[in-house]
Amino acid sequence: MPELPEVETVRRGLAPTFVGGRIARAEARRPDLRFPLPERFVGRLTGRRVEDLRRRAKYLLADLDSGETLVMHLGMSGSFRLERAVAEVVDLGVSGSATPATANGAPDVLGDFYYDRSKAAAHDHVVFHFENGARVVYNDPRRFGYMDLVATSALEAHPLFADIGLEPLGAGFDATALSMALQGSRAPLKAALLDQRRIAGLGNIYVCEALYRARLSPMREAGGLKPAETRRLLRAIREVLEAAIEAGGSTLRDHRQTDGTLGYFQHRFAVYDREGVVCGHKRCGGIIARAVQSGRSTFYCSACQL
DNA sequence: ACCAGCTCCTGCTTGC
DNA sequence: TGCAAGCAGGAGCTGG
Repeated sequence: MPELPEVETVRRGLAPTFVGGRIARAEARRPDLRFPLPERFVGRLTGRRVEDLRRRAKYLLADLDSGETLVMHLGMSGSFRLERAVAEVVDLGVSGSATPATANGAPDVLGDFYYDRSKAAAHDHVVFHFENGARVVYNDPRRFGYMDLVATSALEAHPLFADIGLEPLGAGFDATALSMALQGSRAPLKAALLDQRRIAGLGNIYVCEALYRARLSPMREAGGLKPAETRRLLRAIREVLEAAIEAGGSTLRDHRQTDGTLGYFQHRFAVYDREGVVCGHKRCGGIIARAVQSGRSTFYCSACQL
């Protein structure tokens, strides 16, 4: 699900556990996600303290005290689940089982705690066991996500980041930078904004929402915006991302809570997945349409997005 | 160089 | 109700 606001929501949810925490043990339950996990993945994580948890575009970056950074991308369907160690008596109540057990039947004991396995799910691929008893589980049904370990000092030069575009909530994201990023592109605006080498962090949902908010047609030639239109787009991108973060993202589970509470921004979509609905802009009265651009759905109002 | 389309994977929704 | 096709928030790769 994750576009920038969801990844930022995840970062905020995980930060209290990650930052300053020490990974007592890590589990890789399969050798690969989208790509193979790096060599000695588990060994390089074991015993490491997490110094910081950052976000760059849609990537989560956990800086380790070993000088390496754990790079995590959630792909289309990745999510983290934060589990707290629960005392045995509580676990018994939740699981209804006399002996808390792992999926393979062996007791799952760490320190003085058992874990509530009632939330254990298929597609739990990577697990971080923290020294304080917290556990962070990475789940990803479609397995489009990936993880890598990269020397922190070499992060910028890493192929994943070498060509990455503007950070839309960063200080450098101004009208000049946006104009430069789109300059010369003959691609439709929609496609150009999805291109992570130009602007990094927007996905299909927030591109649709930002273009609606900016009253710009997704079919416009990206390099052909007038200065006032560029400024409108800039403001729209910022506003929609900030509002979404404020709402805890869209649809994505809120990892600060263990009850699966959802983000709320999906209730505020103006166009995304709203084909046929009457446009809410002033007295526009247009109908939200769906089109396909580079193989993906675009939602927009042809009456007021020009 | 740039761009559109295909592809990886699983699961949910839709339409017959 | 059942089943299969179609579609999904990402993005690397291929080929035009």
